[in-house]
Amino acid sequence: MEINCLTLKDLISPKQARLELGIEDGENAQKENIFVDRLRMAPKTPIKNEPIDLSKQKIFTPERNPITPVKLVDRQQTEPWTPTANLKMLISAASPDIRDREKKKGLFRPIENKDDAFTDSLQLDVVGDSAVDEYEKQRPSRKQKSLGLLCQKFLARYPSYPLSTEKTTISLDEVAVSLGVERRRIYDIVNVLESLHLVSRVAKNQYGWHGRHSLPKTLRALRRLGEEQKYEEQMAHLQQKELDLMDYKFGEHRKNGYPNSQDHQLLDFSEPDYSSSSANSRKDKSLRIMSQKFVMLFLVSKTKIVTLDVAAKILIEESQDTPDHSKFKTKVRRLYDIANVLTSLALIKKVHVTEERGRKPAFKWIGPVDFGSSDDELVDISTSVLPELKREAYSKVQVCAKQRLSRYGSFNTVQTSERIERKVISEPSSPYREEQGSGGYSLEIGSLAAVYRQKIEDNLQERNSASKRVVPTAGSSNTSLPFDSDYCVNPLAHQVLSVAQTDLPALSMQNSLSGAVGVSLAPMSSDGESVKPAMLAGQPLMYVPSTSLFMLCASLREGPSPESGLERDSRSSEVPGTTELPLTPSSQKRLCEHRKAFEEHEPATKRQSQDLEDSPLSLVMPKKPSDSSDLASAKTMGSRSSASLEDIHVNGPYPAAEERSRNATANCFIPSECGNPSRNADTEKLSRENESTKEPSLMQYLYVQSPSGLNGFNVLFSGSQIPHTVGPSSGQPPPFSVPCMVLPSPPLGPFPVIYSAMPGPISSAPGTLPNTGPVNFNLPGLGSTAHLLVSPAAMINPKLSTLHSADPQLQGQPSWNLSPVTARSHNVIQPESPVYMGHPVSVVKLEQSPVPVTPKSMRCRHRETFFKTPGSLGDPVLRRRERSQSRNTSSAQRRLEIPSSGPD
DNA sequence: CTCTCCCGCCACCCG
DNA sequence: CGGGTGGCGGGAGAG
Repeated sequence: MEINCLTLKDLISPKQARLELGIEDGENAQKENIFVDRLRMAPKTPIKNEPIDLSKQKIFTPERNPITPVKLVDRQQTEPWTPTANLKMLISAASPDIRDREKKKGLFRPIENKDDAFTDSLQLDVVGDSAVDEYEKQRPSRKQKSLGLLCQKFLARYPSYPLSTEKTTISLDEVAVSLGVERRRIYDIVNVLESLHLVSRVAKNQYGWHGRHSLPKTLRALRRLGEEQKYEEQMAHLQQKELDLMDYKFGEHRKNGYPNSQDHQLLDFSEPDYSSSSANSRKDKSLRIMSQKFVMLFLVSKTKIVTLDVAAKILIEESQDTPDHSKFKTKVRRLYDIANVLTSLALIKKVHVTEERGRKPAFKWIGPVDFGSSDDELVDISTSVLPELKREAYSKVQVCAKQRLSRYGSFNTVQTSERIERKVISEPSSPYREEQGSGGYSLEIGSLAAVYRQKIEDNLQERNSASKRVVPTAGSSNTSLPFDSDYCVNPLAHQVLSVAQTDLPALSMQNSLSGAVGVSLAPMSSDGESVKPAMLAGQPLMYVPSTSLFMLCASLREGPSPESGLERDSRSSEVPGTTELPLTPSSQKRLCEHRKAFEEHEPATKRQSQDLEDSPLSLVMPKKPSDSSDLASAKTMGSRSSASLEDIHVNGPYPAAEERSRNATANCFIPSECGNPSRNADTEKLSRENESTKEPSLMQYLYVQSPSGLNGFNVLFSGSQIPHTVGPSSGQPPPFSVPCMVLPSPPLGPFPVIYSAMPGPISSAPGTLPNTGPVNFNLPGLGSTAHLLVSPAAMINPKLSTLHSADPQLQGQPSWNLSPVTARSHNVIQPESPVYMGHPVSVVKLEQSPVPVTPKSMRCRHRETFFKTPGSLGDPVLRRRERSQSRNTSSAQRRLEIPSSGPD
């Protein structure tokens, strides 16, 4: 009926039309960035007097008020396309002028001075055409219209790590309107995202948002493909040739034996996930393929730097196009498009490779690199159940764990990249540069690595932290890749965090952990380019498990997890290995079936579940240092750890029924989403069984290294304590208490222990604790690498443990109860977007005992070393509260409101 | 000048 | 056959 209001006059007069639109559907107008003219509103349409909140409209911009995906979904589902929106489209179609203005306003208003927005509009209406000139003057720069910026806005709309239960649908139309661009641009973005499996096409005009869960897996697969394609060789070859674009002649770069006929294989890589839309022609996927190949180049490159011309040449050669200059130009254009999106994803960044002939545009990979190598040690650890692999991996991690433990005061990761690297690249004396002119990147790797290493060492030296990160990552076991192993070992401290934990399932752990862990996060400026949250000494907060931990749980429970598309089948056939798992055949079968069903019918969901399974993490469960090489013990540990984790998971503080209901809404930590109630029974039973077989003397640690999950937070869990928490397995699962220590991030200097201790539940009868709610851990925004050591207080520091247990305050509040809903409701900031300097952090305040829970000396010292927080030396409780308070007022961080009183 | 890459035409493809 | 997709390259802003 509103359509009837549309008259020819309206079509002629853009402003009028806009007015009508805005008034008719203020909310929609807001959503779609339609600006409403206040002046004209009243007389024109008395129909609806609802005041239009202009401020609301202004904050539409994702930078300031990201749309919550949930609402988005709801909206889309309930009212996919409002009449008003239709009307708008109609008008736009009728009048290009209108469309133009609408578009420009919609897209650029947020960028422009927001205070001027309204004024501008008024001027536009009042002054008329002159306003158009005005607009022309203020026309946004090219940069403001860039695909990268658009992509950021796009990404800001969706959570980086959506819950598995949350299926976000992307309507291209809506997004295009919302972002004020034509759909064509959205295609560009979506295609690249799709190539990385961040989205997938579900229907016409509809995409499903998956988030970054599967990114590690995708990258792993791409790297493998890239290796198969011998991209590294190709790059090296090309780089040895004349690189000057002007002199470039295609024929001379042709090489024999290049597997340039493998394009279809690349497609196959995506095939499993594109089952619903894989009927596209090769051509259709060109941009996707280009994107994947482009990423591959980075992944196989030791320098992680790819110049555009090299990439373009390789792509042209592979595509077997008629090589000519225009093709080259076109390829480069497309590469820029892709690069823009990848940059928005914080996977790459622009750099320049300086050559004798000048600078050469290039991009450097800043995304995760230790998601697993092709030989996949990490993957095997987390996803395979082969005892041998486990044993091997465990042994390695044990070593590093021991090393860490022996000097946890100076735990460190290799100083991460950005600063050092940029220096190197820009330095005239950089080997990179020197070698560049004389023969190709491959030649300088050794020296470059040496430089990096040296710089790293220097840096570490300066910080009194001499130890390198010894966690076995994918590269670290590969001695032939010193660069990777030594330098890229820690991909976590990107200048723009690529692994912000929007949704780091706060919920994940809530069923699992209820403990008081002293970890707090504070934004810490770093490099001037981003704010990296860092740990604050002496800030008693809670940590935090991440998806990774649950991935671990999932992996262990599920047994062989599907690998990336190509090898999923073979992997999942490794059933024999699963005998180590405390899984009943039935539950296992269910899991498999469920997964299968998902893969067949719910590609989107499937992907998420796979993400969980494939997330990189390493695991260490040393029974005893001396037993590290014992296969049998390793097996036992593996089994037991699985059991423990299972216990954690299943026997959360919730009654089974409640847990199930929770699972229904937020079971992100159950990869296969087996909501089957009997599953709980099974696993519970298993837990009990395992519990009975546990040897109390065993000391276990779970070392969880999780780039994507914890963003550098490395967790060392004590496994031995877990069984004890499993009380008299009644219907009331006891709370899981996790004392832990947080180990410092290297850039921050030696940081001993941010302590945490969960006193009561461990020793006392869990069931007796009143209201032992779950703790909603969320550690989304830990930008800087840090290590979280979760271990039985008694083992790590018996003294402390005792202290804590004796602390009535602490004892009084072992846990907090945070509902997933709460977590979600706070999850409105999209940390992925570089726009947000802060990263969502869920901070759980812990009533701090006046008695220091960590060794005073250490705490004080490191507090100084770290942050020099003025108040850090004052009253711990007050200070902490204040700090927490101030953090809470910061819009940059997402946090959970937790009743400070705890369970009463 | 080169680097970037926006823009939108128009061909392809699918339902 | 109409609309969704997206390849493609002209051309202009940015540096």
